[in-house]
Amino acid sequence: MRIATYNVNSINARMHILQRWLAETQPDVVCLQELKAIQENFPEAAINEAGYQAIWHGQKSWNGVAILSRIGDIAEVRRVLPGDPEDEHSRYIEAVVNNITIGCLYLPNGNPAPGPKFDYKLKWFDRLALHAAELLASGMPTVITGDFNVMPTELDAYKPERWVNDALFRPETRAAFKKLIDQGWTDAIRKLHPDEVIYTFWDFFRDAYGRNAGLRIDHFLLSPNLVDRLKAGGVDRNVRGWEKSSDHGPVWIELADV
DNA sequence: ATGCCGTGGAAACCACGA
Repeated sequence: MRIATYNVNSINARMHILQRWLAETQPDVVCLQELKAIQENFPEAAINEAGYQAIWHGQKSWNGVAILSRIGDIAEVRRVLPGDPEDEHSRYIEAVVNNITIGCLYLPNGNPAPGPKFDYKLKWFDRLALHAAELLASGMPTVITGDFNVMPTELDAYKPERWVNDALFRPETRAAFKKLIDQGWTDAIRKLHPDEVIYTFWDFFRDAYGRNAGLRIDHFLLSPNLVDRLKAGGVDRNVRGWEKSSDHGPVWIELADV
């Protein structure tokens, strides 16, 4: 079972890329972030034509998350991260597909830091940790994936010294990610490739992709009962080089069938 | 270190992203 995550940076601006990538790689389950479309503007018909069912949570202009499946029902569990009724950003959606709980997230960027946006990011992280602990306690095989907006270690940024004061790499941010991992989650891509430089994002500016000046900020967290099923994983980095691409590349893992 | 690019939405510029 192949699960992928892709920050599309506008679903409607990216449909040609999305359709081509889905056809070429045929992931079974896909988590999308940054739809940048209201609920009614999600291109459901084109997604269906590509062979996928979908659930999504849109929002005007910003954010927005979706889960696609070509292997059967998407049983939605929630479309809001618990813990703050006043948070109206569409940044989380969760469903059970093929007996695996899939949490799809778009964690706040948090810049500029310090400031209210950074406070929101850390608060969101706290809510995620609380909910993630409940997912572990459920005993369900669980994948939490998406754009975490965190480089977990220095290996995950092309010039880490430039990022130490950035919301994606500040000590508080890395500590929050580590605290989450320490609950018992496995960073699947890093587990598979412990020492490799792997990026999932390349800025639009100054040929960042051509220079491989990237960041690893899109992640897969696996519950302990899934780790033995992890067979492979990587980044479809070539997609980032396609014309009119998102600034992120798709990331994927392959899980053994039970 | 930077928003130089890209997107959406409103307005012919600005917010936002990482």
